[in-house]
Amino acid sequence: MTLAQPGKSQLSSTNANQPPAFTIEADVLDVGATVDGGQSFRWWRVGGPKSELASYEGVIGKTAVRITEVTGGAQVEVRAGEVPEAFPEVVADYLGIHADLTQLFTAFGDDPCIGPAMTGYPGLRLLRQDPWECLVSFICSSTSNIPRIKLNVGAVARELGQRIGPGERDFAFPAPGVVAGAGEQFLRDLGLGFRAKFIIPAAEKVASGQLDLFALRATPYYEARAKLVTLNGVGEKIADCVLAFSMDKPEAFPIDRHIRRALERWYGLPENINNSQASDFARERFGQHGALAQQYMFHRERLSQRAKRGGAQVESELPQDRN
DNA sequence: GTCCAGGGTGAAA
DNA sequence: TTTCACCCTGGA
Repeated sequence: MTLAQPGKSQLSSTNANQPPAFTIEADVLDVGATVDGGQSFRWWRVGGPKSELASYEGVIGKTAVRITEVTGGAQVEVRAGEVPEAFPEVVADYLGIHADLTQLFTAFGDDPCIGPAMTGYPGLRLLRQDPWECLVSFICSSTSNIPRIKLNVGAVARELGQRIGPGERDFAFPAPGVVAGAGEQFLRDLGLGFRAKFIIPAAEKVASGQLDLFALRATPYYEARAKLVTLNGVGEKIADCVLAFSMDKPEAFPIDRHIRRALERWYGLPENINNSQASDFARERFGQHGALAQQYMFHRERLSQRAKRGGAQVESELPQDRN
């Protein structure tokens, strides 16, 4: 499998009155699994029936976009908002196009769980999101589910973020200072529940500069994780998600109940060890590919659960058990 | 209508 | 190391 050169994309519209559209080249890119598979929570599938190639609408920074999977990559249309310099590169960066999936494919093609997953739905990538939005999103994920997380994060953006387009979800994510100023009760009234009491102090720490999230991109994994878990409401699981999906830490391996089940089922992870040890176990096995491997594992578990409820058929084509 | 699970965390036991 | 409260939404 070959992949496109990083960042090879170009603007295809030059009319200043037309919203720009451009293509991002990537030999494998599964837009839906990447943007709407549990890494981020402000993307929505739009348009036709399931058989058609899907489009997803969402916001990157202060730009409202629609991303459509096309052969050889993705077509990106700007729907509204600011269009920063070198925006195609910004989108490519966000979508994790620069990562070389072939390394994972080569190293784990024979893996009992990851191997079939990579063959079955290649092109699932690691997003490189804004760390602040990512942090709030995963604080919201605590004892929640994806529909509700989307509801909560969407409400925060809608009520506190800057409107950037005509759509009901076209809002930039509010800056830490704005969230801090809104207060806990405001977030509770939005339906965030007990998570509100974690988000406000986190917002204050980030707004005041006491915690520099962007600096953590250049901080080694363990040190960065240690900084994140000092926040109330952020344990190792949430820290690993933020590190993996926004802070350039490919070795992060978030352990949740689905991943635990997968590790026990496919790799013989002992049931009696704790999640911290399970995470170490996985890092030992997957190393620098941990975060991506975890995403393929998570995606497979989701499809598997969906198939059990009578939904997708993709999983039924993959082996159901070890050996 | 009820019941239950849902990409956890922190404090108390 | 284990148990429990924390909030509340969507699906069965």
